[in-house]
Amino acid sequence: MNSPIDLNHMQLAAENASQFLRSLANRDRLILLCHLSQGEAGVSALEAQTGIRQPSLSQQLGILRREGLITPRRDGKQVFYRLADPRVQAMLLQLYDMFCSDPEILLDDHN
Amino acid sequence: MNSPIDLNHMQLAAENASQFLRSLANRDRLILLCHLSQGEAGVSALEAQTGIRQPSLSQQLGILRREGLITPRRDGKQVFYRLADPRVQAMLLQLYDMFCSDPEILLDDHN
DNA sequence: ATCTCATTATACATTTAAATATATTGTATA
DNA sequence: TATACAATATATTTAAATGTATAATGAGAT
Repeated sequence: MNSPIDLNHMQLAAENASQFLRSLANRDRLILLCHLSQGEAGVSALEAQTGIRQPSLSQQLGILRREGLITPRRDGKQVFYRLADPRVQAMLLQLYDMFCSDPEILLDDHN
Repeated sequence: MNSPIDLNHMQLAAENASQFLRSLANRDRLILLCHLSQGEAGVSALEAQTGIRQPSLSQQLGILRREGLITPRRDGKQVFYRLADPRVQAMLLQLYDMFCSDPEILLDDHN
């Protein structure tokens, strides 16, 4: 191990992983993904449930869509989204354990 | 559910989680954390192993330290770091499964 | 104590990317 | 065409990354 090949391999994996993490590393996108983890949802429903305003909502959905994390389905005027990458589910479960299950940890502000 | 309290609760959790993810969402920081997941390591060893140059390395270590993800130990001129947040281990394991185990997924570039 | 070197951290300037708000455009239905 | 719904464009602000220079800290020598 620690050959140049391994280093390159690791750097490539780290690059992919960090890009994936960046897609999730935003409050609004995380909230949207949480809602979608409950099943398919329409844009206007997401707008109502999250309070995120339409243009902003659509931008975040666009980011998630371009990253391949969600996928749209059109039905007339409406567009419905659902999760498209199983890694998202796994990550959301992990994050739920870490940040949502124990209320004390919500106050954990180390600044 | 879906009361204002739940929304606030979710927003707070999402804010905390997204901050945590942002700390990880960087190639170099991820590589450093991977090395540290194998055990304590000195700064100069990390520099040699990763190829990250000193000022940059120290800045990334500083970010991880201020976020509470790693903690330093001084021994003479040298400084050794180790993981300080169990959530990092859990996340690294997950990311390893997702991005390092199956070589095919490394080529998964959806652009 | 001061000088010097090795090691690590911080400051600063610059570039690049992400977030946010407002306005506009596209697409489908009536 | 008019209206509802969603996406994109644009401008602005804010944050992150990157590179270069400088400073702090500790150990050994003089």
